Formats: sequence, structure tokens, C-alpha cells
Amino acid sequence: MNKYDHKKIEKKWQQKWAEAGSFKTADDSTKEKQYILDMFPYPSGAGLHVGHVEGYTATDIYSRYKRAKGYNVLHPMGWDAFGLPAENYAIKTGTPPQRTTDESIANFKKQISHLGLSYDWSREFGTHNPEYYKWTQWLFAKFFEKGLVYKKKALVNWDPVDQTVLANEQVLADGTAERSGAKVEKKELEQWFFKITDYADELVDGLEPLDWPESTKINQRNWIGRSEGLIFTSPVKNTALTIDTFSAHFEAYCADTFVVIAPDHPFLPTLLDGLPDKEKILAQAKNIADKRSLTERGEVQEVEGIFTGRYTVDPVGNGELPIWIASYALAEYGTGIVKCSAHDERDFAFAKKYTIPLKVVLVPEDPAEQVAVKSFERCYADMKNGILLEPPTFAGKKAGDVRSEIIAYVSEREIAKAKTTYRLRDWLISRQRYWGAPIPIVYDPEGKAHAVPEEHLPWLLPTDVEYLPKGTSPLGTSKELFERTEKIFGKGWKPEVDTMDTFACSSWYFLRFADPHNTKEFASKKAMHYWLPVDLYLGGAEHTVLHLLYARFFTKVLRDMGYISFSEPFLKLRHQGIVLAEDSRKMSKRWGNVINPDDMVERFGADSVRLYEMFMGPLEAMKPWNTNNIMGVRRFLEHIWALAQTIKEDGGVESATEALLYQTIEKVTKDIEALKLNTAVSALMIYSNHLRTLKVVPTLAYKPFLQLLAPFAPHIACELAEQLGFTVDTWPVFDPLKAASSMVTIAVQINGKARATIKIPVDMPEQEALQQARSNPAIADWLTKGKEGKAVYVPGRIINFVLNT
RNA sequence: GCCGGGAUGAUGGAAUGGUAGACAUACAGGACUUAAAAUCCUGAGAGGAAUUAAACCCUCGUGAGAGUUCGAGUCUCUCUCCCGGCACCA
Repeated sequence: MNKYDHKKIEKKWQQKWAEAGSFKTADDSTKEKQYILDMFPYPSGAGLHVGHVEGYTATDIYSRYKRAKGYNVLHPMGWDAFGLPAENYAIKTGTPPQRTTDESIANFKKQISHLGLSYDWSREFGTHNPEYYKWTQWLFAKFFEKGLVYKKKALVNWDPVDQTVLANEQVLADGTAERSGAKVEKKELEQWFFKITDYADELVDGLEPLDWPESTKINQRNWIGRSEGLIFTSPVKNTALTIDTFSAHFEAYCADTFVVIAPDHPFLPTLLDGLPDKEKILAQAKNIADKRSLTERGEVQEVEGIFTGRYTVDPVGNGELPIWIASYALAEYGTGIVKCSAHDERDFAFAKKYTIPLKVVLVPEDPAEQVAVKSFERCYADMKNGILLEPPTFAGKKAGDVRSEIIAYVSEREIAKAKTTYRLRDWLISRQRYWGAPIPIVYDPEGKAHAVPEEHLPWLLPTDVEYLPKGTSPLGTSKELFERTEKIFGKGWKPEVDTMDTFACSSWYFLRFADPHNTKEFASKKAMHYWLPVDLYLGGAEHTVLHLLYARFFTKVLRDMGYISFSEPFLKLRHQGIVLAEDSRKMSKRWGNVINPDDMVERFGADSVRLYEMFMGPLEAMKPWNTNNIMGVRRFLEHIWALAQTIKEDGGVESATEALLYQTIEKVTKDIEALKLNTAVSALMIYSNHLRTLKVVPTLAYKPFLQLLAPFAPHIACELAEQLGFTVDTWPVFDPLKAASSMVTIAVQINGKARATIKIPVDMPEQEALQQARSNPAIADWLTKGKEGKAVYVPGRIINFVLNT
């Protein structure tokens, strides 16, 4: 009897798969396809993390399962290779990022190959390959032609550590940079933007039908922050000016008694024109704005303000309203100017502080509670349940019930216009860094921007640069780049020296996998039509906004340009949870608690590591690593190995085994479809435990089991199948007739408490079943303790007698 | 503050409104062994009563409290705590 030697058989099968090209995908459009994709990794120097292994194993199981079911499966892998760690390493050591990146990729690939993952490596690429970023640049140029890329001077997020600007999406809630952890500063710079706001509505509406985690959809909706409200336009007294104010909670508009404007509002100087105190007020406004930008984003700030000296004439008939500068008004949201009232917490606090008069037009339903509101003791801002007092048309009605009627009412009377605003800003993509795709723009001697024409793409990243960041792009130090530009375009032409945000590169890679070697197009329409959209997309939840939003934006733009015919790139999305260390903390070099997948594969084998990571718990849950527990799945595999050595030639399969086998087929199939892989492994264990109790294990009971096991532990399954003379590349067919056993054990309850079990035929008629239950000694005993009332019989499940006492 | 998600043995976790704790780990006892490891078998939510002992038996038990139901870990309401996201967004 031979022993289970994971090293030998895993090496053997990995070689076999590689040599046979077993997972190479054919564009066989006669077959139904499945496109199963992992979020491609950044190839960091630290190598593969057990968290990567979890996600990759899950999609691998899904892919192998779909192949066994007869689908044509596309399951590729590539590298999100541009990015700061390689560049920072270059600054420290002088090693070119190109070299570091390629070394890391080789290491990742080696680690992945040891796990027996069924990727089609013939489609591999990295976003740093010129053959790839040529098309990233080509797409940029197309966007530029369509006016979807533009350059503007803007107040942007500046990371003082990484010395580059960042997108809003890359700044955390506490005002620190997502990557470097540095406190982000505001700087006014001229930068390139993608016009993602053009698609704001569709990015919200398109979420609805997607099979995505609800929390991810909500995060995206919140980020886009669509809100419907009213714009009120009103003249400024003693001037020729008018101001627009935006209000999303306008139901109590009759209560407005003042107006606030953001301290950094560009309109402010104009508004103050002609006032004697203009300069003094502007200086104070600047003071307020500066103080605000210094405050931590997380901390609550004391409101501050100053009266401008101006009044608006309220279009609604609230008279003349004083205009104040207030620290809590944001220039970049809505119109940056707000009509204020007693029915907003911030307005209320502000008015109290500066003793601005207030007016109440909204009260709680409960008269007892109205007193405090009417006497301005507390702010009442419930725009849903509050009762309106004004205007007369809506007096006495619940504000929430008449919201749309108010919109109609004020629109008809031309008091205000309905308007939708968004929190989403355009996507800032310029980076003053080296290791990214160069922005394919050149400037003529007049300074006008032109896209680099297609024949000069890829617009290569120069190598003669100083990596050290000094607040301007390292590309500015490249002699080659400037010479190249003048040589091609003429004297006086200058290159753009910023590179693109790496998120631009990862916003379309899933399209490239459909046709990765195409030199004429970013991917052929035919290949994209067959393979896309992605059927299953798996990756970490940290990308709920950034990557997933950008990829959706690219997809919609390319659809509008006619390259693709679908609107959403990822039909089904799942997140894998974070794998914590054994001490339930995050894995970190600092804590010395990092689990290296290589060590685990070496000790226990790839099949055990794969099974264990699936068995840990639900895919999406955050869960701690426990090396002890791998022994459990390792033992399971050894049992399977031992069983195979004792298989006897086919006799029949007795009915209990057959029923359990078919129940297992059903359970494992459904669980894989739902990605409930922890319970699928458990079902396999239950079946294997059963086989171990048998004196004789017939091939008929063992072969389908190996087929079920194969996606999870492919090496051992292939090896045993080969030894026994069959293959595991098909999926067993579920037969409900064979899964059903004729007898069933059901619980008998008295008043909902289980008191006994009885074994009866599944289809036993109610009266007979009840009779049999009553004759059970324990139940009979209980039934003497009270008068039997109602009896509930759920066939195959339960009997419940209710006693009347 | 707002929006999500969660709380089940010593641990990871399982459970279409129907016998809570599947499966696994750790633990304890036993077998094998000179011994240990490995392996195999058995036990086990907490408590109680009873017994030579075990089983059977009884009470309680899924963060806390109420409710709906013949029956609630699961549904509804209130609360506590934990995790994630957003946060002067008018």
C-alpha cells in the first residue's frame, strides 16, 4: 500500500497540466461560456498572502466545476503592475521599477503555480507592458477626443509623503492618504480629469439589477451621493446680482430667515463689491477657510461665521434675508450658497450663536412636543414626519407626504427649479510620479494640448530619469522624452510629464483578457462579444468604490463609443473576507504573525491548504488563521487516500450509501453555485466519514465522490482517479429519486419541545403518522399530562401536539 | 451623527420558521507502543435528579428585553456591544 505523498503527486500533476496546456481557453463560440475573474493583484515584493490564496482558490473551484459541467471557461490572471511601492524602492536603492516588478511577478507566479490554480497563462499580461499600456493611452486619447478628459486648475489633494496628487477616492475619511497614510494637503494645480460625473446618473441606476453585495451597491450610491432638490434664485439687494441656492431638504422653505455662503466661494468677492468693509470681510473669510482646511476631517468643528452686509430678497416671500459667511458651507457642493432656517441642526446652531432671528413652520405631531420647538428651545428637522404650518396650501400635512407636490407647486409659480446634484467629483488622474503609464499628451509651442497620435503609441515611459520626487514628475528630468517630442512634433513642442493614476490601467483589463495579444485593437469586438461581461468577479471589499466605480465608468464610455454592447462589466460580484493572523490581529511584519502560503503548501500540500482556506468559514467573512485546523483537512485527505487503497470491485451500492451520495452531489453542487464552499467541504467530509464505516467501498460509490472533490483538491483527485482507472473531468448528475430515502426520522414535540423521535415512511398519511407518534411510550406518557388539543404534522419534518392544560 | 453587517460551546463555524451546536480544531479517557509522536476508538453545551456505571429522564440555553407563532438562532419592535463605510453634502 502506497502512502499519500503530497509533494510527489502535486509536482506530477502541476507539470502534467502545464505540459498539456489543460486550462488554455479556446474561442469556441459554439459552447456556452463562463468568464471567471479574480481582481488581478499588485505584485508586491512581499509575495502572495494567504488572503490572495483564499480568493484564488474559490474562483479556481468555481472554474473547475464549470469546466466539468461542460462550459467554455475563461479564467485568466495578470498583474496590476504600475504603482508606488516599486518606485519608492527605486528611490531607496536605485533599482529600476521595471526590474523589481518583473522579479515580483516571477515570484507571484511561482507561488501561484504551487497551488494548482487553473489559470490560462497564455493570456497573461502586466499593465506595465508597453503592449498593454499602448491601449491604455489609446483609450485616453479617445476619451480626450470625446471631451471626456480635460485639464483644469483645481484645488486638489496633495500627498506630501508620496509627493503626488490623489483622487478624492484615495483620501480616507480621516483626511489621510489611503496609500501612504500621510495627512493630505490642499493645493491648487493644473491637472487632468476624467469626466466621470457625466455618467453619475447611470452609475447609480445601473447598480439596481446587478448581483452584487448590497453593501457594495450602497457604498457606491453614497459615494455618488445623488440628491434631488430645488434651486432658488434671488436678487441681492442694492446690486444687480442674483444668487442661486440649493436645497435638498426644502419642505420647510417658508422658515428660511437667512442665507450662508462658503468662505472660499469664488463668487464672494463679487458679492462684496461696493461694500466699504469688503477687504476686511474677505480677509476674515479667508481666515475661516484656512482654519477649516487645517482641521482634521474627522473632528467636529465649532461653527464660525461673519455677516457680509448683503441681503437677498427672498423669492418665496420671507422678506429680506441677511447673507452670512459660514464655516460649515461647502463651496464645492450644490451651489455653495444655502438658504437657512430653524429646521436644520447646523443652521439652528449657527443662528443661536449669532442671534439671527428664526421662524418655525414645521412641528412634531405630538402637541406636547411642539412647545419646545415653537419656543426655539430645540431644533426640529424631521422632514418626513413633521407637520407643516406653511404655506397655507400644505398646512397641516406631513412634510414627507407632500414633498413632490411642493416641487410642483414652487416650479409652477417659478419660485424655484428642481435640480439634482451629486457628491461625485470628476476623477483626477494626473500623478507626479514615475512608475505609471505616461499621459499621451504633447503641447504645441502655444501650450495647447494634443493627444499623441496612434502611430506613436505606445508613448514609452523613458528610462533616463531621476526617481527622487520633488513635487514635479520625474519624467521632467528625462532628456530622451523631450528630444523625442521635438523630433516627432517639431521645435518648441513639449511632452506632458505626469503619469496616469494606476486605476486607469485597471479600469479596462478585464476587456483585454478576451483578446490579450491583439496588436490592432484593444480587443476585438468579436472576442469581447463572446466573453463579456464577466460572469463572476471576486476580490477584496476594499475596492467597493474606487476600482469598481472606475471600471463601470470605462465600460459605459466604451459602450457609447460603440466598441461594446453591454453596460455593466461585472454581473456577479463577491468579496472575500480578510484572513487574520492566529492571534486575530491583522497579519503584519511588525507583529511577526504573517503566515506564508509557501510554508503551508510545503508542510501540508496545496490540496490541504486549498481545502483549509475554504473550510475556515464563509468566503466573505473576516476570520483568523489556525494552523492546527489544517490538520483536520489533511486527515480528511489521508482517509480518502486510504479508502482508495481498499476499494473492492463493484458490488451494488446499498441504499443508505446511495441516498447519501446523491444528497452530497446535490449539496456540493448547490454550494459551489452559491460559493458556500465551507459547507461544501463539510458535506464531502460527511460522505467520506460514511464510506469509512463500510466494510466494502464499491467503485460506484467512490468515483462520483472523487469528481465532487476534484475542484477542491485537484491533485489528489486526479492521482487517485488515475490509479483506479477513470477520470474526474465530468460532473456527477444529481438524481432526486436516488437521493430520497424511504424512511425518515422526525421529531415529535409536545408544545413545541422535542420529546421523542419516530422513524416512519416519508409519505405516511397524517392520521397514521399521528397515531404512531401517540403510541410512542414517551409521547403517550406526556399526553396523559393534559388534554390533547391541536396536532401539527409537517411531513418529513415534525409532529407537534399541543396540550390544553 | 448617518448607512451597512454582525453577536451561537474552549475555538473556527453549521442550521428552507421545524430535534440548536452539523463538520472540524483543541481537550479528556481508552487502544496500539519499551516510550513518545502518529494513527484508531470513545466522550463532551450548562445544570439537576437517579444509578455500581452508562443510557433513558428533567430544567435552562443562540448578546439583553418584549412580541408574532402550534413551534423563533431564524420574523417584528426596543436596547447593549463589536466590525466596516461615509461624515459639516444643506
